Amino acid sequence: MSELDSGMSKTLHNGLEILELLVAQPRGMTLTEVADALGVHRTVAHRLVRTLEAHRLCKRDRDKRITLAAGLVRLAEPVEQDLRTLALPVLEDLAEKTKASAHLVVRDSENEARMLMIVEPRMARMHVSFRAGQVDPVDRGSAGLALLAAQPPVSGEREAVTTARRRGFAVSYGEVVPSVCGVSAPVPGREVSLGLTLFEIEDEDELGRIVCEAANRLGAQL
Amino acid sequence: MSELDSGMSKTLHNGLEILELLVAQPRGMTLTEVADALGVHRTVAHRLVRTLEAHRLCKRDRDKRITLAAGLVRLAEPVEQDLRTLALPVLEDLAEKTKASAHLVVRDSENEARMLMIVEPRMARMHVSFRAGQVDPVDRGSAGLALLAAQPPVSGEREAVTTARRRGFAVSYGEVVPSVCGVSAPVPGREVSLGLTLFEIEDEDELGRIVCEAANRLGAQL
DNA sequence: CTGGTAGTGTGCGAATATCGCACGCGACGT
DNA sequence: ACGTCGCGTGCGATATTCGCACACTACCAG
Repeated sequence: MSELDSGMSKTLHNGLEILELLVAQPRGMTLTEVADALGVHRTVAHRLVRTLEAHRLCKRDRDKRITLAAGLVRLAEPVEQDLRTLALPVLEDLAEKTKASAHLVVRDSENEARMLMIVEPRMARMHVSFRAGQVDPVDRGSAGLALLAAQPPVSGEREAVTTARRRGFAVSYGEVVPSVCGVSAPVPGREVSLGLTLFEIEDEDELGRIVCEAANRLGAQL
Repeated sequence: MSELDSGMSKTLHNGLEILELLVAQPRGMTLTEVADALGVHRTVAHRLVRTLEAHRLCKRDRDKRITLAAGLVRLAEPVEQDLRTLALPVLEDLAEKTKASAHLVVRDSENEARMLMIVEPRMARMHVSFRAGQVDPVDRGSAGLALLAAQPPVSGEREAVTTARRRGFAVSYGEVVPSVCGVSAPVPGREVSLGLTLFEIEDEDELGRIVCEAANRLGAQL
């Protein structure tokens, strides 16, 4: 991402790069830090930040520190909003029933999957908590494996994908984060998967059945 | 927003303008439509879109139609995330208790307020549903009025603001959308307000008390 | 099959927006 | 008072963007 392909706008690229930098810095950055990180002169960063600020995508607090601003929620809201609207009750039901975090994942590129939304259980004693927006390799973690399993077999694919295609759901142990497991199933027709994240899987088939049922219920509404 | 102030980067501005255009077009836009809307040549729009695409902020489906993409959720996620994390249980409780939609609103600029998050009741027979990210004038609607009421009196302010300052919460009837009402209270110390949106207010003082209690509970955690 | 329309993608010279230096400003700490 | 650090603004040089011209694909009609 830090490299700019040919045919790309350098200025726009730099501006967006600022936003991505700020994602990793919840406490904000100073203007000079931004300039240094981009490898441009401070005045350039200054102009870019002013532009982002005018669009309410970043803001500057009293200490002139730069942070992401609320305009971004307006931009993010329409993203797959039909899908998310339909998925919400399904995920809530799933999380409630299993006392685990339920996630909806989309294919983001050739080899990446992105967490689109996450619903955490309300009454669990303890559950895995994480944030939407993250990207992971498609061939790591149950959610990505489920995406691959929904597609025709590819020679050289991981055995886990083949297994998942046969069973109808994917299971992974500690592939993304150590000692955190996942169970996911593909949602028919949409390059989307749906699943659970939890500490321990007691009965794979039981959970797989529940997840598949949820995925099919969502798929039926598309 | 469509005007570019001095000291702004034209290229970055145009790129961001594309994103804002797409917010209003959930079905996507064609490249020529984008170019025409921006008043630039198609090749310019082409390069901008390619750049946005590389950052996963927009994508092009089979028909080459351009829509917002999932990269935006990664950017939006860190926005006020501490505030949102703390507010979520409070809003859920509020929505559940009153069977109405609960919202969290931040001061976005001098004269605008923005919906940061919305929690809808789970078991209500009917409720008002709307989406986060919207901006409204601060002096319209209970949420904005609550923001103003939290600040020192200004000569010439609406009487509703003065009233809200005295009562500790703001009430509005049909100011944003006809026949939709609101009750909101300022959250101490943060230029944030919290409230309810509903069809009809039975007992202003009763709801006001509940909303204030929630706002203070949230304020205590900051 | 042919011709027409509509939309997209790519070189390349010309023009313009960006770049970055230099300077001035305010805040803070010694 | 002085030095340091970070921010904001003109302004000329230059690299970047701009937009024309051309080629390509898909679709539709005759």
